[in-house]
Amino acid sequence: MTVDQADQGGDSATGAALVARAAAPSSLPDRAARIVDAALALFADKGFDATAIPEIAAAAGVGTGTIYRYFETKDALGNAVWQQAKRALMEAVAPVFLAPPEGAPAAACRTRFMALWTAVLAFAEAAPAAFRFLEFHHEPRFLDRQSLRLAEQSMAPLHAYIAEGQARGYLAPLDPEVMTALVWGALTGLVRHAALMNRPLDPAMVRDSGATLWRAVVIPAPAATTTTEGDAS
Amino acid sequence: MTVDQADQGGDSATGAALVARAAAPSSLPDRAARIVDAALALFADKGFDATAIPEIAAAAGVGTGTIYRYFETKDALGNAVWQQAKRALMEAVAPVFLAPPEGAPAAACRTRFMALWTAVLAFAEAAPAAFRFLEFHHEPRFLDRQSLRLAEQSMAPLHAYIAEGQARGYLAPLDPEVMTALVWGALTGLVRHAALMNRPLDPAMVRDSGATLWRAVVIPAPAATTTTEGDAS
DNA sequence: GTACACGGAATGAACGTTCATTCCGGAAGG
DNA sequence: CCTTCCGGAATGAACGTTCATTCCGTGTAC
Repeated sequence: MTVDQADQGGDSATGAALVARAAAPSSLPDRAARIVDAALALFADKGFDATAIPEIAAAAGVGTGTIYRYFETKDALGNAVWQQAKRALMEAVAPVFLAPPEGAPAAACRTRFMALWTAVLAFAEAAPAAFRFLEFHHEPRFLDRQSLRLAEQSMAPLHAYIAEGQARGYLAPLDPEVMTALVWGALTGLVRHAALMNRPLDPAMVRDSGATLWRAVVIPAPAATTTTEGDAS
Repeated sequence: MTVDQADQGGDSATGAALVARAAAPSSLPDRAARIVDAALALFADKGFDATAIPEIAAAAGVGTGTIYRYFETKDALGNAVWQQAKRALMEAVAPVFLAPPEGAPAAACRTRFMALWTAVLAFAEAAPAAFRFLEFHHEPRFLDRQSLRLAEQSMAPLHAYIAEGQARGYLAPLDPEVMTALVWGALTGLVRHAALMNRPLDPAMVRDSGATLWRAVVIPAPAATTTTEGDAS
């Protein structure tokens, strides 16, 4: 459903529509940014539907109408906020997959997993509103095509990592998407639990929980050996 | 806010307020039940805030005002729906913890874990709206004290299971609440992924993913070398 | 057996509120 | 001047909730 109204290249429509003009002489500490930040905080706290536009305007220190100079509609603002949060998360995680996997490949595979685990949890602590908003609205009804594409892209490196680890025989041979769903779900559950206790994430707990989930994804009996028991199924 | 209006024993206020009267001679297949069912479907599909009361009434085949004969307010209806869904989930899971753990205790521990995994996923497939609503609104702002108490109760058997498994040295010594958060999060992630692909949950995948997460929670090295994996099913 | 009147459940139009969105008077800059 | 942008009151739609009214099953009188 709603699969029509295709086309539309890539940039103008969705997010901050008219923003940059570029020339703005001196001030203008990007009102758009202030609006997005304020909206993020409120969306994360109360949810998208329960947040009123005038409320966002007040929090951003601008007039109600000003918001509509930068965002065509509330949904557009929602997408801009969602995309900024998602991109921030992707940037926080990206180094994990860019860094050269030094050391023995099997060890590097584990190192990468732990780095991913740590990076996501660090992000969740550094930008709790962003993480909470992304999880709170894991599949929000207002996401446009561009946001959905971004959502797919954000998972790509993870899938690639898992697929490679499986190809080399380091990771258990579960459907990569299922594996991702398990790991990401566990991560989310952990953050939610930490938020509920609202205490900062204990580094030891981060390490222990990461090690715990690593035991799930790593191949059980080291290496292939005989594969006698096989995987059944 | 809204932390006052304390007191109030346990029954009348929150849920279906006036419903039963008992005598209703012939028809009356519990309009309240029809309302709750319709509301559940809509809440699960579009979320609580995005669902209008007249919409629920139409879906339930009753007049708008009728809803207010059974539920004092929209929030009260939300709580009734949430509690019904939660109770259904608890009932679906309860047998796992009631059944006598036959066999060697180490094996029984694993059997229980797999039974839990399977039961939750079976529930998610049998009552997708209920599961989706519970996860969609994992910490909804409208939950009252009674609902929150129910939420705690629902996790109690799981914590107990983990604590006991750890005490006997079968399960990894992670904080039981953290362990629960990881497992439940993974479960949720899996269901969300399955819903996204909307295909029924492949039993083989249920088994494999359960086995995958079992490797996370079980104690890594030592344990009872004997009896090994002797599972059942 | 029929007629009638009673009472509570059901109804949906109507109410006041709140929301997303628009509009216009005026401030700021050249 | 003219242009550009801002603010916040104005607007119409939609919401949750209410209430005067309708409807129907039952009990009573005859």
